[in-house]
Amino acid sequence: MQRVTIAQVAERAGVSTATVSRVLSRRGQVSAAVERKVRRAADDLGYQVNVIARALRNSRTDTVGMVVPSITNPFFTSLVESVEHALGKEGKELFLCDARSDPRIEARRLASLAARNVDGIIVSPSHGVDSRPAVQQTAERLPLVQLDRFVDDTTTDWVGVDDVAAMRQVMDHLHDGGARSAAFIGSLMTHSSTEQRFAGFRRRAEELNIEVKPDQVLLGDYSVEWGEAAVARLIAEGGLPDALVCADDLIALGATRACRAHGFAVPRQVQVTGYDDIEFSRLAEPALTTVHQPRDRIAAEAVRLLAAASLAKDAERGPHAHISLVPTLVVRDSTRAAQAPPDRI
Amino acid sequence: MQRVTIAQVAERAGVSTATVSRVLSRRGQVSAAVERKVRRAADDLGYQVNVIARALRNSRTDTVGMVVPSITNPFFTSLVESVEHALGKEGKELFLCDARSDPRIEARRLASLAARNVDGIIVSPSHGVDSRPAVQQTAERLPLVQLDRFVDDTTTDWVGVDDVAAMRQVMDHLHDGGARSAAFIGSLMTHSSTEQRFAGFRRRAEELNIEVKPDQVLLGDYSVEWGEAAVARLIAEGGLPDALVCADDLIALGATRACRAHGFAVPRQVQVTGYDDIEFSRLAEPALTTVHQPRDRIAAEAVRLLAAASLAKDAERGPHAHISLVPTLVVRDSTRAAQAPPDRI
DNA sequence: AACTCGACTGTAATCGATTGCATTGAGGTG
DNA sequence: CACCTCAATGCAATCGATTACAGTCGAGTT
Repeated sequence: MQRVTIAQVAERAGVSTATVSRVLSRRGQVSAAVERKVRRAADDLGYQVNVIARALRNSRTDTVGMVVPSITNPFFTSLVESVEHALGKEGKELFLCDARSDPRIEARRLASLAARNVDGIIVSPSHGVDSRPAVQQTAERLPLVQLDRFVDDTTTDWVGVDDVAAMRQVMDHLHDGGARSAAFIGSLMTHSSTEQRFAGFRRRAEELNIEVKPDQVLLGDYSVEWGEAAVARLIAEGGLPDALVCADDLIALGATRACRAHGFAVPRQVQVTGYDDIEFSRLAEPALTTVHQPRDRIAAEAVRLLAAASLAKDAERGPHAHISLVPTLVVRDSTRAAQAPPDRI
Repeated sequence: MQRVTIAQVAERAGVSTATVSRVLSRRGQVSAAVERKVRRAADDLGYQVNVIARALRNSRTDTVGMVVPSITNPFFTSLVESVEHALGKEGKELFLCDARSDPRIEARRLASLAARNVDGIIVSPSHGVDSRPAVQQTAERLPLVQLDRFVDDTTTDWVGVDDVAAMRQVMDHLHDGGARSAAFIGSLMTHSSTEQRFAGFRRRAEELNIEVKPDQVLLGDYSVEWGEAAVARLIAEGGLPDALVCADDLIALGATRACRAHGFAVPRQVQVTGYDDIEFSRLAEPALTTVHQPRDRIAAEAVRLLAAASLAKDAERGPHAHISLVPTLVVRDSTRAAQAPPDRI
């Protein structure tokens, strides 16, 4: 495998390896005649650089590593896709790892990426606390950007959305639809996303005077199954509130399904909202009202930050950027259209 | 970045780099005392092997490359997950690439993986014909296994399911539910999956005397949108048959949705089947009857073949294996339960 | 006592591409 | 004509880990 080396090209072209390298990486001066000879030889032999050797010499791999909690979560999948496209434009490639929501596996992946000399790492940490040591340590060695989720007390770059602003929109919309009580179904508070979204939820609920019973804040994980289980529990323990605010679409999909299974009409009797706007939220019955994250924008910012950090080198790592983009509410059929608005003079 | 090298560990431990290497890679004999010193020094310094350097020397990277047509297709996502787990057991990592269903991008990815000295490649080709040159060429350089889809006239290993057997089950089930006519909605015939599934569909339809109008075989792509569009076209051009057999779940999800949108009850008026058993097929309304692919098994076989091929080296590449596993029909609510069976003496 | 054997350890070559430095030679200048 | 400049090119070191080969040393043999 990988038989043709620069030395063989050099021999065939009758020049030194240095010259071949100069031609192929367009660095340094080479006469037109020699350049033609070299290119010809390279083509004839089907030469291809050995990225490994180049990486060893340059300590640059033109590869970025990405670690996500779960590759089967459609939100992360499409985020990955966006990142890949953004990187493609810079001629970089993506090395993708799945942490299976386990901080230990995550730590191993991060170490492995670092050992592979990736130029930078994009990570959405699995856990707000337990992921911290590995993330912090990795960030000390190479450029690192956190995406969507982040670890506590972090000092790295971060790109995501303004969850609080998003929840404000969600709550206002539910309120317009007549909701006067609501439950929150999320994953654990150790996920920054759930934590932030819950904070936004709680604050706006208070402002709008929407009732939130303490035992109607249910925390599990980001999965359809948990959405179903949470609703079953709510029903068993005293019934559903006017609205179910879910921390992501998977949960909301499960919740909606469970509501219907138990004979509650959505959105007539219970309104349900999700978060992320994954493709299937559109297909559910009823189609899910949710928060759309500007994935391409998020990805582009992350790639930009990474590039900037690579240039700055270890030298003067400037202050770290926290970029939060404003997401938009996508109203579909799992919530009610605005009621006749209250009198306004 | 990556500051600590084996030389520094050697110096600190007062031995040669060779000894350090021997300790750390557990090869060769080293006295217990020296081993302890070396490990201590390595720990103190936080040494981590430079995988790049090792790869250059060994021309082994313990990394496998995988190329899929689309990372946002849930079927491929879960296949990727299965492959990752299977590789993890062998201490190998996965380098994932998205070909965006474009054979040219696919070719570039394959070349890039080869240049990175991956130990092997798992690919699900985007196109039955156009993907062929790149796949073939790559297979000549290193171990390669095709998964699920394959290119024409291929001489590489392949692992997938027996589409014909699966379609037989599907058609029998639809027939039991009373279907006497059916349409087929797939992607292009240049995708081996659609081609095989269609072949199985057509053969069993004939045997069961299920009518298939020539203009009711619709080919587009693997997407929800295409499923919706195809049904719209069927309705516009003369109405729906008794059953819609879709080449994958995304299409089936779209088809179901379109049926309902146009006022056709599923499964009462039209039965719909999918293929792949992605997670959301369970959540659709009605839950989708589909074909479950044994993903873990497929992944495990692929990894096994790759390992075997690596051992055989270029020497005597034995004959290539085509492993087809038998999938199982998952009956849910988008098809009808069996009618009273016809008299059987 | 001389020799063999094997366990340990070190020296240096190697993987393939890149690049600082040296060299060559053509063209220009006084 | 001696001397200088600069583009073009080659030589050889380098990135970091691995490993063939060789050397050392103590124990066991004869």
